Amino acid sequence: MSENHNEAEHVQEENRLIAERRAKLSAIREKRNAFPNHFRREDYADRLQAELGEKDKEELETLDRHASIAGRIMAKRGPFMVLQDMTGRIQVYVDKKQFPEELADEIKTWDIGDIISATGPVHKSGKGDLYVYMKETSLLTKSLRPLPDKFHGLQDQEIRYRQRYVDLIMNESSRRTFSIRSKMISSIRNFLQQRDFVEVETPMMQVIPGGASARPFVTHHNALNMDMYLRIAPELYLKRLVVGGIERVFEINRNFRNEGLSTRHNPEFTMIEFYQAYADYKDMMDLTEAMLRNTAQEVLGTTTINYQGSEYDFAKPFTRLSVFDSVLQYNADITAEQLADMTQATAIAKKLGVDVKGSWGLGKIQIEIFEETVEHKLDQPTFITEYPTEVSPLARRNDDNPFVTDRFEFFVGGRELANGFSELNDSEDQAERFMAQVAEKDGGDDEAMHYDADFIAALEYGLPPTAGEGIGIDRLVMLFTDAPSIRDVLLFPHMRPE
RNA sequence: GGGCCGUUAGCUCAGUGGUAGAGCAGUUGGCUUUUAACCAAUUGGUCGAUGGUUCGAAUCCAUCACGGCCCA
Repeated sequence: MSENHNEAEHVQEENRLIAERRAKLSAIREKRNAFPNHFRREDYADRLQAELGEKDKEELETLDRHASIAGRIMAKRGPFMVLQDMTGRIQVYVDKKQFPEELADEIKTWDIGDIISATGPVHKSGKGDLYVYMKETSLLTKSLRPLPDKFHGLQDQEIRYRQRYVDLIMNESSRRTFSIRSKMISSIRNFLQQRDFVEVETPMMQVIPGGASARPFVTHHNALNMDMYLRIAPELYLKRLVVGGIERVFEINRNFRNEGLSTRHNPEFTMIEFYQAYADYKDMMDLTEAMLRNTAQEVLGTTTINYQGSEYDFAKPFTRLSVFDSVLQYNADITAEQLADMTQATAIAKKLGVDVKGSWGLGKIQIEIFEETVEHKLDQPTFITEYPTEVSPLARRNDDNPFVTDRFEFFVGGRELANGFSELNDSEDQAERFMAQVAEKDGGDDEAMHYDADFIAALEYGLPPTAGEGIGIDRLVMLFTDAPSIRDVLLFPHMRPE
């Protein structure tokens, strides 16, 4: 009994700061519409700074430039309030004596976090900061919850992810990250559109999840009474579109993979995939270099990327190295003969701690050795080429060496950012590769691919010689914004329920 | 899945076994061209949860939850 009483009391205590603001809101409700939507702003903080920031005090007073702004109160300093809008911050000067008594009294109740309008001439303070000398003002939205510490901002990582809106209000660096993300996607989109690529949207819900090796999320369609899968990649649909004659095509959208979470993995993540007919994987590498260089220059104004203390030069041509050669280069104790021999390569993999399965061929074992000993060391931008056919079920075999495919992956800072290849457009070869994947699946590999008969049918109509590529947008944004975790570049990263 | 670290007021953080603290925010008053505004007073806490050790636990131990970093 007394416990319940204490708990109720506590809930009330917890909401004390909110209750005070709620009372202020009630008082306003009694006088007028507390949530007016009549005000139309004409100016933004940063544009006023750009337009007027260089002018001196006297010039501004002569100019008598009137501005009308709106934003959230972020600080109160004597007769000044700092307003923040989507572009930045600017001060307003409040001389309560010039307002009617009722308004002056109300202004006293305005809190940090409230959203107000302000109109008046732009002046400059003794220390050289612009401010709007408030002639008219109105509370537009009362904020009921107190904001975090105005100086330290919001530090708690968990709250920054769970309540991103508070993070965005408080932390300029967070706003910057998502602004860069938006600009990067625009830049990439423009880059491709200028080269005649057509943007499309293909199914997120698929009956056969294809285009990658990963476990899918399963959902259920009630009316059709059938399971469906959230897509793990758009690849097979985009290639169908190339068959259909959209010879340059791309999609920027979400993929879903039912895997663990880490600083580099979120269950849903954004990929761009693009396909170009009458091109091969070397053209894709060239295109990637040009695109990344262009994006860096457009978005960051430089082709030198600083990431977690390392510097990456996107201006010079990226290193190109085969899987096989890279393993030799990064492992002085492994010889070409050993790596090319099934028995010896298996022994090397086992020594590295790889759980070698009986069904694996030499190609899979070489890739395991590559991933164990090379991948994380590929610091400067590097294309790794000639991936074994065994691990590349959708890529075209190399004309001279059918053991490998005309494929590459792209690495920066030890992380895979992109994967591209000349597409397998031989429908009979593709059908055989699907069969091999199905055998893997039956053998217990739940990441192996399904047989997609309609995709084979599409290839039988004829896919022109084509190359395609996927780039992980989130990881690219991490690189460009110096973010250590994928959660920092996702507005609403996946979190366990509290 | 494993290891390490964290969780104390709305926020940022102190507090290593003996009456739970500071700054900011809030409240009241003062000041009113400030720059983390200032001055004075003041409110505010199931110390993540549960169990244990102890005369006594925010503090020591165990388990769990959530998060961070590293590894797989």
